[in-house]
Amino acid sequence: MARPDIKDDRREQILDAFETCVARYGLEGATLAKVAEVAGLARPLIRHNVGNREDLLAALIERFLSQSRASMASLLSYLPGENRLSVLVDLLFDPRYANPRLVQVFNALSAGAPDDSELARRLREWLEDFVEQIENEFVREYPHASKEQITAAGAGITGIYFNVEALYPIGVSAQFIEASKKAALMLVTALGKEL
Amino acid sequence: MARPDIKDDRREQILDAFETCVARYGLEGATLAKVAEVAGLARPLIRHNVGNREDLLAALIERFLSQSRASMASLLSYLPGENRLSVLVDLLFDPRYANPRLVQVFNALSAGAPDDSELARRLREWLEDFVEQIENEFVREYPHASKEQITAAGAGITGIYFNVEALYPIGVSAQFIEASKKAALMLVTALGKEL
DNA sequence: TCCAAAATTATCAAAGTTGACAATTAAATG
DNA sequence: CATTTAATTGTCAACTTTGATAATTTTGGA
Repeated sequence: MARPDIKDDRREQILDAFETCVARYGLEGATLAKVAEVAGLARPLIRHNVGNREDLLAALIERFLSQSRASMASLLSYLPGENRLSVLVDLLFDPRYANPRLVQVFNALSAGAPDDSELARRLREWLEDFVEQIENEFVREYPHASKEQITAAGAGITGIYFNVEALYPIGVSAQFIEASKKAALMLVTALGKEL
Repeated sequence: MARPDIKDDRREQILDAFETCVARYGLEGATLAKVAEVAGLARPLIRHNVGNREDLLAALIERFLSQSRASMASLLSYLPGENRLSVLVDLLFDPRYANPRLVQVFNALSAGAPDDSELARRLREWLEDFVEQIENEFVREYPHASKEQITAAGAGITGIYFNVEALYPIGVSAQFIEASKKAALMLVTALGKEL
């Protein structure tokens, strides 16, 4: 006997806008007015649905961590039984599936990490998880490769991938993306040749 | 017959502080009050020595581009006659010579690039220059490698390096840096083996 | 239709940020 | 030691951002 409760939807809508603003203007540059404008809502609705600035940031961090973990898991679930690594590289570097906001939000949060040790810890943990999933794929495909090679290849592909996503805002060329993808594949084949 | 003119020194001092703040708080988050505090100066001195916010940003961009180009040139000048690539990788990934502010400022400027096509163009150009210098080293050491392999290795090492620098604020582990360096070396040796 | 619960809007004070300029102080030189 | 030039400090108004709360409107169900 009341008006329908849409707080959950509104909340997502607002956090989407906040993410966009953080990616574009940085943590401190993402004002509530801009967030409201991007979300297409009046500013007081932010407060009504999520809370004050502090609440908003906490919600963003939680959502970012869980959402990006879920999207990585879903990506891995699409890999076939064979040639998983080359398919993974194909997907990671395919501009159609690019999700630059993810790495940009990560970078924006990272910038503030020196002043927030708890945030720093969680971001390190997130990064470790990401790298570990890639390493697992290497272990699965090249079970005889040394641990040293596995961690090197994991860190390498992660770095090349993050860098490409971080460069999207400047309009990085398709050639550079293609070259980055080739480099990632070179790391994959390098491990194959060591057998 | 006057008080000594120290504008040039003050200017550098202020731009240093601005760079630090941009790296830490983003472009929009770097307020003049924070810059003044980091520089250890009163806020009006920013205006006196550099100008208003717009002037400050323009000066930062100019200085960033020229300074980083110079530091890359100086780095290359230290390379020996032989084994230049492995020494280059050693230097790029040596935590003692790390300069995370560079990549962080680059990322902060990048974030705003979608709204400033001229800035975007200049950042792309800067990136191309950087990658090209690395490619030149590959050409010098592996003259018979294909162009495709050269560009892949150049993009790969650049990406791995930028990523490591970008991760410093979260306190990335020495192991990850070491693994990244190994990945960069894998790209170098991969080209050697294709001969 | 009328009520209750929730969304939405209006509005305000407090704090922070920027731009600008006047007033003051400091130092080198004749 | 006086003069001149530049650094430094003080101060203000305009604007932006945030936090908070009261008032209003909307919607579904009794």
